[in-house]
Amino acid sequence: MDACCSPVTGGVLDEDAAAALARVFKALGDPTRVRLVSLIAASEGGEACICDLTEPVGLAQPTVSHHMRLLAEAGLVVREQRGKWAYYRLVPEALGALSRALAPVPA
Amino acid sequence: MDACCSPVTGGVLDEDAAAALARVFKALGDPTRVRLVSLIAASEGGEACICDLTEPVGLAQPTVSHHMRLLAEAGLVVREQRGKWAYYRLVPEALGALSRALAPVPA
DNA sequence: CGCTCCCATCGACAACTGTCAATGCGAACT
DNA sequence: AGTTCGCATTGACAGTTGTCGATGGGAGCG
Repeated sequence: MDACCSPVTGGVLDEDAAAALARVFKALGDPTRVRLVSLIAASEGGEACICDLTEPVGLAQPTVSHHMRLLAEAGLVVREQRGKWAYYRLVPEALGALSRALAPVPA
Repeated sequence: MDACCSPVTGGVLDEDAAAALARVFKALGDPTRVRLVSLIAASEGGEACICDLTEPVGLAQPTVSHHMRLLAEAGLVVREQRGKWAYYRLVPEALGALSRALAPVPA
């Protein structure tokens, strides 16, 4: 289990573990970014480029690019440059680890 | 399934669902608040008053009170006034719902 | 080469956030 | 009644965030 995902209800988290978790939660703490994640998940082939995302979220291209950077820095998404396009793909392990961190402790 | 917890990877979320999810994630997007949640979870009886929390997180009392309010507004925590003290308790359903929203879609 | 397309970075600005000291307020105890 | 204790609210301030327009830099095409 990596540092980012100590279970929240499994004992007092030290500052590092709490900071690591908060970093990822913060990345998901914006409606636009939640929307972007769901858009990528629903995209053909599980990936999308900025140009595919700009119109659905209704924001300017630099803004979308900015949000994607934050998601990538949080480890929720990976970027792959392919020719002229930059493709973004979800990192299922990151989502899953977060999910487990929130799940009730088996006791 | 309440509005706050549509699965992130289960199709494109509409603005309301995304906003509801982001609201809760934002509440967990601060290291102090993540720490507070874990402190309450680890407390005797599953509840804690502000006075129990101030010292472990190393912040002033008004600051802790402020954070607890945000957690309560996000539905992650409930407040119960008992005599002189205000006891805070986790809402396991909220944590669980969030966890499910992040879990991979069975598909 | 020159043009077009996709994307990242920069600069700017308003809005929001985390923090504290000071204050207020209700409950219990003397 | 007066005092003490636990907590919320207010006011203030620095720092961060979301957004955009403008700019720059590669990649591909004619």
